Amino acid sequence: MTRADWREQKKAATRRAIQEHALRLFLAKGYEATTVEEIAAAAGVSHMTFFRHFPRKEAVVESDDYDPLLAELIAARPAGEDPLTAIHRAVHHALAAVLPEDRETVLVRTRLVLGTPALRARQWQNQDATRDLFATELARREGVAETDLRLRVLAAAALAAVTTAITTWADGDGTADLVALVDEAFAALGVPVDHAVRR
Amino acid sequence: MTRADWREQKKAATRRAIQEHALRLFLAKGYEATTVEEIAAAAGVSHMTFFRHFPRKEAVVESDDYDPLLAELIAARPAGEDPLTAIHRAVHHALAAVLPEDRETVLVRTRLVLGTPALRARQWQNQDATRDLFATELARREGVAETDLRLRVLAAAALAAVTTAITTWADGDGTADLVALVDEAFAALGVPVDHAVRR
DNA sequence: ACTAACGTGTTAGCGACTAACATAAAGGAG
DNA sequence: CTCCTTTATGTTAGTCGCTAACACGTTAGT
Repeated sequence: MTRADWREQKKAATRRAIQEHALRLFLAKGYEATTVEEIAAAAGVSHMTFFRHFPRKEAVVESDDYDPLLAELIAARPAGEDPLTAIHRAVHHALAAVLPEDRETVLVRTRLVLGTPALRARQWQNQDATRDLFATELARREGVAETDLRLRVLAAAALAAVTTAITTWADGDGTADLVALVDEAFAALGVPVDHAVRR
Repeated sequence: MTRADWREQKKAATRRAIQEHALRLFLAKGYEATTVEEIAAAAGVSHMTFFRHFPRKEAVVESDDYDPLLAELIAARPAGEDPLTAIHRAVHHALAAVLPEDRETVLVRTRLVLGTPALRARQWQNQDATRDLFATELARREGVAETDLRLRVLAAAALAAVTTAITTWADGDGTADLVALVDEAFAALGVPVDHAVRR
């Protein structure tokens, strides 16, 4: 077996080309007004190649999955910590790891998603997975079944807080501090802000 | 002007026929496997007539909008009441008004929606509207702007509680008490259960 | 009775997506 | 080096949701 496969590079290059042309066209003329055929043509491939790399048109916009990172961070929280606080701190750390690098990218893509019904529908589906992940991690921490209603509600509420903060951030002019908005959102759920959390 | 318009009756009959045949077919062979053309044929109309009555295929399943009722009920809550408590009580009353009549219908349709990605996507969109309605009503009660982050988070959390309760209910064998599940869900958010609420 | 309004049908077309089959080029086995 | 398999891509044709344009007939008010 060869691991230096140059085919992988070519395939990855095609994928990147499709994605870049797609995002460029979406921002230029809108998501709905941009045809898969147009994207494929711009990237110099056929529409079948598009669908081999991205199973649906929306997939080309879906962001990288931060769920594994979040799962780790929640699992790393101290055992006795309140569920909402645990998720709050985990999100805190995740944002600290992601934002400095990807802030602008995340902002642009979030705005595109929020402004496009078809993309929002997909995002809700992804959030469902994140909510289940929150619930699963919380249940493991407390050693109860993952069907526990209390923890499922807290997981959903925590995600609602994060989502509300991000939406507020993306709806604004972009100068707001997302981390501060997340703190404020969790504070609304009764989670005290920890000013010593930055390290 | 005639108000006994018999055309309205005929139109309503066609609409009802389409809806009934659609739900029957969806339950029999699944939503995706049922074609609009099939539904139209079963109802004895053309596919265009289907789309004149229901703008999208999913619309045939979307439940009646309970938002106006909820808006009223929230507005009727006493001014000093905690936001989550206000929504909790409003939902309580709404369920008391709806469940005795439509319990079975709601259960069947909820299960269909939960098991069909395309329908879930639509439902999320409707929930977005409900969440905004919660936030707007809460903001009016407290006399603040409806962009207030704290109230938007609480509205989203409250809706998450309701949704989690309904999902748990529909996932079970149907013998569970939805009202009790809603109470439990709000209790997880720190809202005390009021045993004197039934009147 | 004439005419405007309205519910419906017909036809044609677009765009997302899939399946079947073809092709060309790279990698490995002998 | 040659044969054969693998793999990324192309071609073509089709399904399905959905829309637009236009025609037709029945009903409702003048």
